[in-house]
Amino acid sequence: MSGVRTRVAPSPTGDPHVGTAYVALVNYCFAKKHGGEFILRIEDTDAARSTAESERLILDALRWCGIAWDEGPDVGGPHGPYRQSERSEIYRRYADELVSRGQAFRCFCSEARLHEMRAAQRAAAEPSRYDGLCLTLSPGDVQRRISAGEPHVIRLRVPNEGLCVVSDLRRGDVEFEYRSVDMQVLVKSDGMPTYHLANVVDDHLMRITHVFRGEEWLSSAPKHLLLYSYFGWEPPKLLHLPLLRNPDKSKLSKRKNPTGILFYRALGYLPEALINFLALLANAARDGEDELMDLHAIVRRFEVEQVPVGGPIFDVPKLDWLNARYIRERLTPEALMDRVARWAGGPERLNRLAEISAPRIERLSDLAPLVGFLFSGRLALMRDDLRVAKLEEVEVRQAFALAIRELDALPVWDAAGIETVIKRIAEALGKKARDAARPFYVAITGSATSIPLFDSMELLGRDLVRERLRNALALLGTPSKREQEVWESLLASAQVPA
RNA sequence: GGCGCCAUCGUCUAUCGGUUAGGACAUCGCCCUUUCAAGGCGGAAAGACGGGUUCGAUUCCCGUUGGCGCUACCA
Repeated sequence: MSGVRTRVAPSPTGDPHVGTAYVALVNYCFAKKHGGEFILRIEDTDAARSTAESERLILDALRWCGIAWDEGPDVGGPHGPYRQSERSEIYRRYADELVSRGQAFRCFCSEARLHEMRAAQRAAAEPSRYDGLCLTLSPGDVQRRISAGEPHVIRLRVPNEGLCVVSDLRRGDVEFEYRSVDMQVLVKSDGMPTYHLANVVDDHLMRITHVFRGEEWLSSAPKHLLLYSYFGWEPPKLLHLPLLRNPDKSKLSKRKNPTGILFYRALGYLPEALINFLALLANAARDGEDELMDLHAIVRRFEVEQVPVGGPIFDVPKLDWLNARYIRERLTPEALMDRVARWAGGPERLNRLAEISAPRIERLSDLAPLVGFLFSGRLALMRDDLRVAKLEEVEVRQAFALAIRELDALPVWDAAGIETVIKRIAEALGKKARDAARPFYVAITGSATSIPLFDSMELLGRDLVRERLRNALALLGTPSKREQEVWESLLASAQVPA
């Protein structure tokens, strides 16, 4: 097989996810195994949620994993640009082409009408699907409304009957009735394409031959196949990978578990171990085969036919075992200390740490106890440690619960942003910032007296902070759904300081 | 609610109609050992349920149940 080209297409809307690394790894392995190319494309068509910071982190994280791409936004390539927000003109052209052929149409329906329509369909036990109202508009009507500046979207025209067969490399032929396939929006009212249009156009233009993506895309595959046929293009081979799961079998989510690649890096997992672990979830070891293997071996032994279809649980104890083996079997003492040094942070982080710590220590030996929490995993906290003056236990729980949520929404992770969040929460609780911050010191640093909180949190990193707050909260009792809702409305109604 | 995917030890999985259902992590016991790890040896641990097909089903088919995903002008 030659000319193989695969891609991973993350959306820069948050912290790099281990699932992204998993999907990237499978695509990478297949391409490399067949002497092909692996492409990285940024799917940032959601202007509201995409951030440059997130894109940077994702590239960093994948690079840290040891996965290298042949073409991408940072390295360029013959089929660029590799950032969808920079390809708007291309999508517009193809969308127009579809509209002119009647394979897509302009839709002026209001959100309210669509909502009502869906509610009615659900009540009637019918599939949720655009009813085609705007399909009945005359060309003149459409022209008039566009001229009048009415906002509208472009939707994919989907047949009302017939069967769509999606051939999946592992699942075989999966059948969908067209009447259950929605007439998806292809171009939003802001002119940006949706994933559905952009990924099809890009995969074609970028000569992608195989698409290995998460299972969440299986049900929209018919729309994509329809687009390929409207354009007269040959679709790539499809394989829908299982979604990684939490130990409770639900889709791996950061609400329940650490999902960030950066979290595992911050905790001191080696990239080789993480990748090795994910590789085992894609292609399990055969009887008698050593499960410890480097990326070369992973690529060499990779078989698409062996990729599982059931969602595997991200089993941290197994990752721990692999990581331990790398530490003791693959690293010399020198190499280990070198890793530790690099893990502890570059000069920037260390200098900042020195600056903050210097005024607070009398002897060099005071340093380790003071900043040890920055280099630790889970803190050994007791419920009583979190008892503070001026705050009832329920208030502490509220503060933690709200902080976990609000901190996740912070676009940039720095002390200033964190400070805003904590102060806003203090206000919502009707407390002084100083009092409200106290339990956070304990949860984050393990002690009520420590280096400044906001800097500590920045230095610790978002993933570790989330994990510590979650642990502290669990110690006091994870809030019920009801509590969470009430508390969140409390925050929403509070005054927001500038 | 609708549509789709999935179903072997606690977890990841092997088995491609006939096996004492194999391996790995975790767990338990023993050995080694100044402690703790590591290491060695051993144990416990699985085919969701009900129908078919077949001489024979974990394996093929159907149903039930369960889990998961999608059901957005998010990806």
